[in-house]
Amino acid sequence: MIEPLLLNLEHRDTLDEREKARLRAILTRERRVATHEDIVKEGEQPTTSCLLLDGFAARYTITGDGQRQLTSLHVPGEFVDLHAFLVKTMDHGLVALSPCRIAVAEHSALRELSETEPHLTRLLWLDTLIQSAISRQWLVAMGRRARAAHLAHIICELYLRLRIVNRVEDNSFHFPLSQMQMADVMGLSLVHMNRVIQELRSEQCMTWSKERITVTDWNRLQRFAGFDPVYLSLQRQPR
Amino acid sequence: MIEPLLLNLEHRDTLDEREKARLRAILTRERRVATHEDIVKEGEQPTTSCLLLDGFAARYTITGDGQRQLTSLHVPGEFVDLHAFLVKTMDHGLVALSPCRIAVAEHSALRELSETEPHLTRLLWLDTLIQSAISRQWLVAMGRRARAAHLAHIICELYLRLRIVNRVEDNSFHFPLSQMQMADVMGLSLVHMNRVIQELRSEQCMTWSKERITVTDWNRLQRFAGFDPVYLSLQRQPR
DNA sequence: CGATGCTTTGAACTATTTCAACCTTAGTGG
DNA sequence: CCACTAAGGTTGAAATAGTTCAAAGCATCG
Repeated sequence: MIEPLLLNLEHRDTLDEREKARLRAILTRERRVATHEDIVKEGEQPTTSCLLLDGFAARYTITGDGQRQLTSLHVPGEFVDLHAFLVKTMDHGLVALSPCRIAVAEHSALRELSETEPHLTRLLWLDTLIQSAISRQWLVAMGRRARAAHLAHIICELYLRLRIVNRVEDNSFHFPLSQMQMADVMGLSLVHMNRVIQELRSEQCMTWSKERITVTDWNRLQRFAGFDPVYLSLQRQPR
Repeated sequence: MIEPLLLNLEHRDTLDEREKARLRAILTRERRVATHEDIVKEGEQPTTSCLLLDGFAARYTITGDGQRQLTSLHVPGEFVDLHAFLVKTMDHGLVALSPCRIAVAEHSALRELSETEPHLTRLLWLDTLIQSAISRQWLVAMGRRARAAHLAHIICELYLRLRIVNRVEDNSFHFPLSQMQMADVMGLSLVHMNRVIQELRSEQCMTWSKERITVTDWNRLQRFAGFDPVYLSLQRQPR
């Protein structure tokens, strides 16, 4: 069941069978969440953490004046609220952007893991560190990149994150976000988001229609985005 | 020497004497870095991590076309590159924004700690998780808040982060950033940054001159910023 | 067919950048 | 002590980027 997590971790380090068994043992319960439903709500103090197995999810915050900002996108194999295990109170919501299948781990089990499995603990810590690195890249893109380059950067990043969990076929992947949701990722109005998409389309290195993004010229897209994948830590090495 | 770190951690959980001793034992070496100098450079693979003891530091990324974005600010008591212990390669630089005093921990010592001190390991992990939460708030502010509210939000946050390490006196703290550096935090031009500062000044809840910020009306500043401190995890509880 | 939820377009308005000065402050050397 | 300099702060005006409002186009579904 937790294959995408194993793919994710094994792109960063080696796991032995015992470790894989321990992960499987704490992720037995499964949950399904429908599109637009919250996986976890802001303000909650969950006693479990959720591993995304299938679908797209996002973190979001609603500001005082009712605007929404998505602060991360999540693909299968990622722990969407692992931090709740230590942080206790959710400072943001987690929403399903497509039908999501989720594996659930009790915090008590994660705590037990942290007491007895230092190597696994470091790898779960690493998972949260990679999510931090992604946030920082989003800050750079939001603050200092041209909007079309920002969009291109997000596509490059998702392409690689999805590829390591085998969700890319023929340079293309399922992408269920509407333009309004994408505007909430980039902090733009819907109208301007639409124009930025058209601008990137005119660069002729990708297509996006009917919930599918196809990268037709990876090198050009990467150059246009100013994308450098080091921050994704895609090197298998002892950690 | 590492008092600010202990203050930081003890605002989130309780440490016993043995744990404090272990932290002191791995943070014996001291380093000083002058203003504008790099603490760590992008692309490096450091074998140590740095705890900030005094001064201000920032993470930054330079984009392909030479623009700079600061992705975090750091105050005493924070581990500025703890993540390098697991992530290995720096995907961004770390610069001193004022004269910095730093305590250095070998990665080998951190690794040993992670093998033998699960509770301390969780607290160091928590430190990196709080830094993530801060990044997410910066994304929200950058994407969906009015610029003056964004600035106010940063000031609220720094006020609390500095207060827990006793760097706030009479509602005021030392703040050495120039307006250009602040523009690199908020992703604005220098000229616009200046106008945003004037706008916030006209709200009459804070002053900023000669490297000193004074919060003259905390409630008003907080309301204006839409600031909610939950994301800083300022509750002492078992983790 | 008609409703519904996205996408696309045009036009007026507002926010932000850019360029080019000028001002202020805190050294620094004569 | 004072003129000189360098760094940072402030201002105005023109150009560009992004928002808002309002409407039209385009698929999908019962």
